[in-house]
Amino acid sequence: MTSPAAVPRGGGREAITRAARESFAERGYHGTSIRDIAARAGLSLSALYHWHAGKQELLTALVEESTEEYFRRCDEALRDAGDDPAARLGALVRATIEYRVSRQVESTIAASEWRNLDPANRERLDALRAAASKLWADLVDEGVARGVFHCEHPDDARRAVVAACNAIAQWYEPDGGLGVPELVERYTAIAQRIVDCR
Amino acid sequence: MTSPAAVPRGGGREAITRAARESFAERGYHGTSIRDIAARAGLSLSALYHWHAGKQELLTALVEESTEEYFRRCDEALRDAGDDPAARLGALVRATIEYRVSRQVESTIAASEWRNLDPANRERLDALRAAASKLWADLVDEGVARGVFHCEHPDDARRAVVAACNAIAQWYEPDGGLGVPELVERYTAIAQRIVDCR
DNA sequence: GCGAACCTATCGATCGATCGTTCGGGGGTC
DNA sequence: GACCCCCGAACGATCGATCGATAGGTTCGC
Repeated sequence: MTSPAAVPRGGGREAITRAARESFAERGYHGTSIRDIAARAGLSLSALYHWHAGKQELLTALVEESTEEYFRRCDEALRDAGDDPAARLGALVRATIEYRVSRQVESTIAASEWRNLDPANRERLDALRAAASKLWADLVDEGVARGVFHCEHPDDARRAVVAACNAIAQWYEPDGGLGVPELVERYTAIAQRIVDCR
Repeated sequence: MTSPAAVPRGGGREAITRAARESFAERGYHGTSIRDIAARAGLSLSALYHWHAGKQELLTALVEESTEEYFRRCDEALRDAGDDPAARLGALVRATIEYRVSRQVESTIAASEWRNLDPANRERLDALRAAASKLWADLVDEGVARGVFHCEHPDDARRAVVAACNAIAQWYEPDGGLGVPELVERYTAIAQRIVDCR
């Protein structure tokens, strides 16, 4: 049997981060042992603790980085989108899908392993989550207020749009022939119908 | 301190099943120990093993029962729905929402702990899952074929509708003043807009 | 009617394995 | 020799699972 990984000297930190990401994605936080992670990285347990504070920190770093990127993408997309509610809705749909696809693994971990964060970490990141949720809510509310969206229940429309976009990460295959721009176009159309944009 | 649970003699099986459901929901499969479950049920570890084969069986029974109920609900709803695609769509939305709300905890476990089923169990239940998914797909496809639905991408529309309905379990509060019939009405309208039913 | 035998539902104690984490050391490079 | 990167060995705790024992109930022979 050939040696499994052959980590280049000094590349330990990134190898462990990647191994943690893959392991958490496959078996979940509690289903993954740090020995799984170290073995997958081709390193020893001690190397893991040389680069990281422990298992919880590995998860927190993953989720934090991913969550911050999502909020940043949303923020930028809205800043460039101008004033039209339909355009702003499309921008948020695009930001969400691009995030969910380009960070397919991390975003899924962030969603499903949220409850396994230490309370302190979770609380801090909850603020970011709430802020991102508010971007959606304000957007839909304003579209309704300005008579562009005609849905009767903005909260439910918002939740439906977000759920539809988020679910993409569960089935999308990057090499499956369906490109991201096409995906964004389809889901923008769906989102516009959900909020009843006419 | 008063004794915690006082399980009536003979009520051990149900007490353990309920405790397992609550524990799995709160901390996930791997995050829950059988000692957690037994303690919550107010019984000993031995009592748990008297009534159940083990931890995996507790999860499997939970997921299996819940998945079968979902498929049964969908099947019945479609059987009573007649021929009109819009009515059939509403029936499936109603069945999904009623299932997701009445079995809020179990259905969430079934969705999130799926990967922790033994391969044999998962494979068997996958057939049921695929069958339920096919009910949705056939329904949307037929609506499009008959010119009732006008969405350009039936698969994406189907996934959006299902995702929106399923997400309800993540935020719905049974005592929150929003009744299930009203919920069904709102999401039927959303679903009809998603498939572009005119 | 009354023990003996048996069944049911539970218990405490314990098994080997694995968990997350820590520690002391050692090879490599400057 | 100082520093960086990594290792094997070991810690106590907890894991899922199994064991033999026992208190109460039912059945049965006589």
